[in-house]
Amino acid sequence: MAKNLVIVESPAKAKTIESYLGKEFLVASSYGHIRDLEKKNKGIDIDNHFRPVYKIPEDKKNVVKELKKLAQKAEAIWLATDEDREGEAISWHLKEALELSDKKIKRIVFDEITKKAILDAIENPRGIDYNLVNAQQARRVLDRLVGFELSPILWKKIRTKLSAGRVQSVAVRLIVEREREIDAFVPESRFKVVGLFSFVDEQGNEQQLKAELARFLKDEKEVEEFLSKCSTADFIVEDVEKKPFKRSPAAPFTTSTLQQEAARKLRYSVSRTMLIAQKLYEAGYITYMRTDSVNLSDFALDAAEQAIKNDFGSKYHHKRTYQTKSANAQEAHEAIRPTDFSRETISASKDEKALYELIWKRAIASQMSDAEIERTTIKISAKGLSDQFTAKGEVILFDGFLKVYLEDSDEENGENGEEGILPPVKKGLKLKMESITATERFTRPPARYTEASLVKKLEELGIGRPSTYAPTISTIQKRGYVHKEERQGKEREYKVISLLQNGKLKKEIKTEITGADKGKLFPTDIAMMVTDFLIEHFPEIMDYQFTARVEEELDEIAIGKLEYEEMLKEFYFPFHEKVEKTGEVERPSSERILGKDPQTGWIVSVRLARFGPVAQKTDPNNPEAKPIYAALRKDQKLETITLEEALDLFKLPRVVGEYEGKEVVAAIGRFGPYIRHDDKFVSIKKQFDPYTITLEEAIQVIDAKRVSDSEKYIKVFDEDPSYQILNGRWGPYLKAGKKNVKLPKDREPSSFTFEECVALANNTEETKEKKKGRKKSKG
DNA sequence: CAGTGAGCGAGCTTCCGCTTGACTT
Repeated sequence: MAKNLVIVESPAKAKTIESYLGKEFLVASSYGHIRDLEKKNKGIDIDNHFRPVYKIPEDKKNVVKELKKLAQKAEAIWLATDEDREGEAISWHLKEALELSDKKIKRIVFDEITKKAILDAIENPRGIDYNLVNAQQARRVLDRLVGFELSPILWKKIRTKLSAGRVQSVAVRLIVEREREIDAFVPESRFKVVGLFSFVDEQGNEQQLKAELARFLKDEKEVEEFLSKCSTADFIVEDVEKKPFKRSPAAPFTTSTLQQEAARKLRYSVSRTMLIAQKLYEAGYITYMRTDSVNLSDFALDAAEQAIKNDFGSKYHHKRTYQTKSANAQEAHEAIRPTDFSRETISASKDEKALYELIWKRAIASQMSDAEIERTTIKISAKGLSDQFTAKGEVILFDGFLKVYLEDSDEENGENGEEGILPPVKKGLKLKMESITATERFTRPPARYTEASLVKKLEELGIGRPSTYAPTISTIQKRGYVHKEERQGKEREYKVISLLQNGKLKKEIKTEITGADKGKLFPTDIAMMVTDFLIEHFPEIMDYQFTARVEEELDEIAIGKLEYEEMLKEFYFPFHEKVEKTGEVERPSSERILGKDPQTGWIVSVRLARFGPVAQKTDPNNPEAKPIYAALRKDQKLETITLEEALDLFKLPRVVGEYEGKEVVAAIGRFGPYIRHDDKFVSIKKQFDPYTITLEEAIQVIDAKRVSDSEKYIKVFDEDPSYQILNGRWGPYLKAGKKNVKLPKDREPSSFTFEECVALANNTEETKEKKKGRKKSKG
């Protein structure tokens, strides 16, 4: 039995470290925290100096049991958890839960997993830093107090099962406020002017030059005046300016930047990125993926240098160290990087390979030379014109890091751009005007958050940690505060006015799609209500700076300048008083009266009902009468819906006519617009509008559905009618009870016998859906 | 899967941050 037991947080790390240490050392893992506050009484004895009451969670009992067994046999226990607040606390919890004596434990830390770093750490053990542990406990207790006192108020005042917390409530607030900015945004139109010029170069070839007017023109009148001046103007090249500049690579990945780039370049959700990164980490391809540090170890710097010199030559190498920008970074790990820089790619699943290559490129590029670029600016003017046209071009003189990697940006760049190579021109060159086009452009509202841009924002504000970004995003969706959605845009007209070579003006009206959005985070009505409610009663907790202020105090606890109890007392008692007071206020009402139905005089209002947002019509002269209800559509909000839009909702369900003696009804359901006839439903998602669909169209749709239904059944077995061969969206398949089974492709689907189908069904695993359901019902 | 919308008011829900797993019949 080994004399020494080393305990780290992650099992993958344990494996690596064990290979560096001799036979005298056994390395085990705690799998993160091993104790947590108990649930009852908030897990805090408030009257007794805010003493935390800890408990070993059910799923950690085995881990603790095993560690205890190992610890009893070892002479020394090396607590090698991460070098940050949480890591220090885990060490302390281990000491407590495993009942280790001070004599037996040695606390060690290392911020990179190399043999040298670990042997150095073993040489320099220390004791547990209790100030740091207290800072962690204060953090934990404060979060529990906020979460477990605020959430019940929401259950009481708004809706059961809601939640509030230091991190999630601010995340929701960001999304709510952004949505309101978008609602309040009034687009302004102005005209962007682009001129197309031509000239004959020294070789006698005709060349073209596109240039943009330096400013926007404000309206049609100004455009016409400007273009009429242009029609008689002589354009010349006023100036040619060449300016070299350098571009530097981005720092290697942290959790947050990895999530952003994987979303932009690979379209991964934040949780998918983390799942794949976890696999890469466990396979030993990359360093730890939950980190806020941009730092690379000396080992990594050397390895990157080697790889760059081998692959690209030494002029592509430039050693760089990066400084973290986020104020409360704990930097317990390195940046995310490949463990072996000479491994450019890996053979693994498509997803893992793509993410690995992204990490490799980013880390390699971070140690490469600047790119050298020359920017050319050509200014074009004419006598009598006060404005100039400008053409911009870029030429890469030395690619440097651009050879492997360029960071994407979040900007939704529509029309700016095309900065390519410009034709060779000299100052004073006369240009022929081919056309000048003024296109109406509208200012755009701020962009909705994506998962990744929300993570970026949270990180900037210092809210949340690398290990919680992905879970926070899924929590606010699970609670029904936020939806990831795709929105169809609306058509909008815009004007294009062109001056042609012959001096004539051409006016056109074109249409574009505006407001379409994909994969963005939309707040729900309940999110808006909850956010308003919390801001009204708990402004300090909803403040974007709240976490930053808490962090300052935690830092003071960590250096022994502030007492744990002192900090919690100062926070808790005023907070709790507000909680009590808020318990007495009236439930906030979500009702908005929109006006009167002009036909009946009934009052039209909207509110949040049990099953979601609803519009209702009530008879003011007969308050006893049952109101008429209509659910709001997904793209409508309580706070922005108009009377007209609400009145439209009552037009559905709409009787379109009669077919085969039965009513044909059009409506919008959970899965979009549909037609109902003879108790059968047909989706009319994209082709038709339920408000306008005619009886003829509806009959067409119904008949088409009948044809496809009749083709749906290839074979139903008499032996057991729950066994069916069906024609599905992806071709023929076997339906055996609730189980769907793929059929071998090499045979005619109708040729399968009942016995063959039973065998196929029994050989196939349950579908994911069912597994999930079983798990759920168990818990 | 195409609906509902109130009321008895049991007993439950909820936080953040650290880490991966997944019994057997």
